[in-house]
Amino acid sequence: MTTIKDIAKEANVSAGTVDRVLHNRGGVSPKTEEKIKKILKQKNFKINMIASSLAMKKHLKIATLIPQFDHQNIFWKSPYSGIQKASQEVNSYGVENHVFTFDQFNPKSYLNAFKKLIKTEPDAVVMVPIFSKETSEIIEILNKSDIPYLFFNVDLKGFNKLCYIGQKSYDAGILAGKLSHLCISPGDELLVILTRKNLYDHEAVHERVKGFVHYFKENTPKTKIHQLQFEQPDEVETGGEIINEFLTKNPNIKNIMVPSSRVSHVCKVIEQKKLSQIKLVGFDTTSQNIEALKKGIVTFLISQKSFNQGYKSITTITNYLVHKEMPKNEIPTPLEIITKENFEFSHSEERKYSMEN
Amino acid sequence: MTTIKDIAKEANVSAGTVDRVLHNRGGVSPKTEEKIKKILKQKNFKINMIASSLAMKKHLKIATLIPQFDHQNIFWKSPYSGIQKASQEVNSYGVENHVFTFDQFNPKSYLNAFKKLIKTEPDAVVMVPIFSKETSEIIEILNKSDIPYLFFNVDLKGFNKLCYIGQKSYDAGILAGKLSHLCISPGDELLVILTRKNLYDHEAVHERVKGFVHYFKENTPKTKIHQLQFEQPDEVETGGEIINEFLTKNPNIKNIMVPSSRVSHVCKVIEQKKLSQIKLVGFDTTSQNIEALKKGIVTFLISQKSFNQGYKSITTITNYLVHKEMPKNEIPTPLEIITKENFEFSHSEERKYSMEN
DNA sequence: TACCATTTCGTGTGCGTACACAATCTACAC
DNA sequence: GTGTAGATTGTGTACGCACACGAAATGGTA
Repeated sequence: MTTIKDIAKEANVSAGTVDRVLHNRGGVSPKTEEKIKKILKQKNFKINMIASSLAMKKHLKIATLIPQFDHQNIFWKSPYSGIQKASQEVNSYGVENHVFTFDQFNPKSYLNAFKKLIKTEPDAVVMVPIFSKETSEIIEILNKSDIPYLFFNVDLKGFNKLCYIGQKSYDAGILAGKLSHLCISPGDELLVILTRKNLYDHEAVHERVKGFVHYFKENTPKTKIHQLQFEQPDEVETGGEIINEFLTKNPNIKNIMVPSSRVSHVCKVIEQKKLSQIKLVGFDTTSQNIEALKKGIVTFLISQKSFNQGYKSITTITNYLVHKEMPKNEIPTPLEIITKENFEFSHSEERKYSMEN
Repeated sequence: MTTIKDIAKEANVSAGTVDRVLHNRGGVSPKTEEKIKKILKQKNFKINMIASSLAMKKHLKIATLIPQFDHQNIFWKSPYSGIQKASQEVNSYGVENHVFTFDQFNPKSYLNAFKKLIKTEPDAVVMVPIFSKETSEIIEILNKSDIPYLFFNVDLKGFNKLCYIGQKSYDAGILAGKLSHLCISPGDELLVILTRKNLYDHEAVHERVKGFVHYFKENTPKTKIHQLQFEQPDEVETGGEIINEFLTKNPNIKNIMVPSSRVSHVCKVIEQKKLSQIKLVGFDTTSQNIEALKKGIVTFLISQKSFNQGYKSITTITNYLVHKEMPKNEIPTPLEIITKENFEFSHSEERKYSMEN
């Protein structure tokens, strides 16, 4: 393993000079720079990240802004775990992360959490920009203080974010279309259930539906796609009759696609005998959804690996801060297909981490 | 961030003493040990891995024994890439890895490669134990020299390996069953094509078929499953007629499952019009298979993320060597379902790495 | 008390890099 | 030839930890 010292000796200069050309810090004569660069290449020198980050020791602070989770809205637990795991790992690099949470249905809570966050004077921010108007305010403040930030899970266009880490919703919808398509026979009909409206994830949900519809338009244009829409977050819980009536009226519906993470809520209110002849496709591997999958009620879940999203957000911004590594503007996370037969192999890392804590 | 020094100051001892209790190195009076341990817990002290590994600098050597890849057998390219990536990363930890390859169809080549390998006196070995008899010889030598080793991708029972990293073939077969099941209608028949026999991967292939058959026995016992078997590695290439004839004789076959990574070879020899009404399920995301997926010829591929297998093998054994971290005896890799609609989001890391090199 | 064997502990150095600061060197003006 | 600014390069220290070596403390014995 070649070190900076080795290079320096070879080039008859000091380690400092080698360091200067390694980091393009200037102040080196063209001659020696050339010479050093040649030796660098020849010996295939790679900076020792370990020693490098130890020497840096900038003591950086990251702040994270994400929705709270509880038993009703358990989705955000998974990214939170990923964030925690990454936070622990980057701690060795002298980076510490603080998480601030807010109520995903309350814009004010979003702003308040941010106010607390900004008081800690972070060097970078990782956030889920749920409310678009309030996000504008937030970004303005960040821009003024020159604090870099990245979005994850939810994307919002028109900001100079470092990058977006998350699912491509439209493509996810197409995939849902493919899977639903495989579940049905010619002549069968489909139902899309939108569990609520005008909420933060409207954009993603909307895109998924668009992709879904597009898939069928391209492949089997004759397939009929029904839609049921609920206005309030909890309406699905109470409005089982509506769904059941609808299914009775449209007996050809053989597949239901729920473009949010609430497919388990939907299947809870559908009558047993109806359920048995309908296949369900949903999103996200919340524990409730996994339960439904295990029981065979849900056939497919499309996972966006939200644990990884959280994890990757932290590591990405850390690499940017510590090693000036510019991320791609968009980092799409995999569209993972989860079934009863493979779910247990899919989230082992996440489970392992949850158990440890 | 609390350091050893902080702890030492708090306990009125020197850093050396703290270090001693941290590593159970003995030579510390019970009293001070107790005191230090208390402060350690209270301050939630975590060793800084960065500094730790920098200070260790043990200069360890890993050796890897895997099959070669070429255009005919491209499967092994992917684990090789994963191994290369991990090797680069652990290099900072003072660990270097050397790869030795052999002809996967030639036991002698396997032994020869190992002989070369063992001459380099490695501190640990990562290997794919393809030939069972020869592996016994190899392991005996390793045991004598007290060299730890792990298997990946192919498992062999009865050895005191550190761990096995790879797919659970039986479960993969069950999943293949589920996917095939979704592709067909009641009354349709299935065909399993075994592209060769008595070769190294026989065990895995066999298990996959067993899982596949089991799935249908459990779910739709009436479904008829045909099998076609070829004896020689390349026989499929030439024996298209046999398959086509078989399909003509059994027009109810609507799904073909190929339990090896050679589904693309199979679909190359099937007549176009037959192909159009048959859905194919295969294994592994070789570039040829991905091609067939893109064209819509293959419906599902089950990926074992062999890139990750290679990557994880190296990092696992490194953690064992450097940090004495004992791995679980079995690390199953995910059963990833790949379709035309999601393949591009699935192997981004691997692609990124291939491009860089 | 003097002496020695052990136990217990502190000190110093090195790992590979980053960076501030000091030292040297160059070119040019006088 | 001398002086000086500016360019170029060398040196020292810190990062947090591991480990070797030797110093101090302890305890037991004569």
